[in-house]
Amino acid sequence: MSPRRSVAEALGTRSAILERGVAIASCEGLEGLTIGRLAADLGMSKSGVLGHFGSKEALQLAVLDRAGDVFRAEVWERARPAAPGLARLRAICAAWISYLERGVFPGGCFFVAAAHEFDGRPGAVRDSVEAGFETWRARLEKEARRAVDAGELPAATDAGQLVFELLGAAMALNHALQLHRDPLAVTRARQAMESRLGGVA
Amino acid sequence: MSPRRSVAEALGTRSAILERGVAIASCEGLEGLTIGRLAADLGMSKSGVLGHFGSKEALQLAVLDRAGDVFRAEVWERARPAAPGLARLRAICAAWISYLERGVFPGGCFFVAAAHEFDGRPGAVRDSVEAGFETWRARLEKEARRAVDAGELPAATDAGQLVFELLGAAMALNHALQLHRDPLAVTRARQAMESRLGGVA
DNA sequence: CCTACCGATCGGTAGG
DNA sequence: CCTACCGATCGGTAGG
Repeated sequence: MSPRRSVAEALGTRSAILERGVAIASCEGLEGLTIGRLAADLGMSKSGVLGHFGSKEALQLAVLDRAGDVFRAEVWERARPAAPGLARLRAICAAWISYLERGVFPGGCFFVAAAHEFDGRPGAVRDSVEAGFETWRARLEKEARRAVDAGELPAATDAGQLVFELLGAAMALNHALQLHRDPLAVTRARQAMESRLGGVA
Repeated sequence: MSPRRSVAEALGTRSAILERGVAIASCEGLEGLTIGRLAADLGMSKSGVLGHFGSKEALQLAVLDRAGDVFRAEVWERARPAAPGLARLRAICAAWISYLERGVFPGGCFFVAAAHEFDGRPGAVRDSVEAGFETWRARLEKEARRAVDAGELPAATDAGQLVFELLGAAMALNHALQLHRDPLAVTRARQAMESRLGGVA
């Protein structure tokens, strides 16, 4: 039990901190994620936790990055095997709904929560959340444009409008699941997305 | 400047606390609304503030009630003169978008923020937020059913589904305005709602 | 990675 | 409505 650990051990510890940090922040928010709570949960000292990041803001950014890895793996990577265009857009929507329905993050979508927590507070955390959303939005819009170009969606389709409405359905689903614990919302979200993507009701 | 004030003065003080509390909580969240901050802003002592409510939770509930009064006045009361059914539903949507666009609460929709902050924390605040949303949802659904019954919307319309999609559009608008400061989203939300209400694009 | 601190602030109480 | 407190906890630092 020497106080100095190897590089591999340090990386393992860092990873464990982030995993626990994502779980806590998902429920309590990124500001409610305190260094003391994290240390207590992991059986470490506060300074032992903080030493891996340097400041609370750096910890928040690292936790946000880790949550982004989870979202990408659960939604984007699951849909990537599908053919570009409408098929992939449908696969993304299915994986997105599943990600919310399964409660991958116990407190609901990590990024929607972080967006509401930080949208009024300038700083690096806010910038990171905004950039993450913009990347996601652009990725969806690209698939939508491909679908239009391939004739899979009407030529008059406004890709930006389509993505706005898909985002709205995902947000309404997240809200209904987290606040009202209403599983019927899954069907509503699916129908909202499908009616936008030209599926039959 | 006697320490004991009249009943009218005490009510005025309470009202001033709530007004300031709504402004702070809109940006910092209901948990970030601290008694010390409130006291400093108002030039009062902490115990002077707390005396009006008894506990922080009671303060949060009172602030939530006050915010509900604002929402009702800004959205529901503005739309109430319209005829029941589709006309009123359209008026509600217009007032709802305007409420978000004008930034009636500086931090965006108070209730969406409160929902995300408290959906994972059981208690009276969570219950109040949930009840408020359910009341609003039911009010919208009632107008939607009236519109269907009057033949203003297709007979096959699922009122619950319609309201789900209107809520999604409002949430996507709130998100785009607060996180991305994207005024184009106003047009997107209007179009999403209108296409649901049978308007021409 | 630890112990042992720091000043600031939290919600809340006692007593007037 | 005030002053004067309480114990707990916050983020962070010094030094090893």
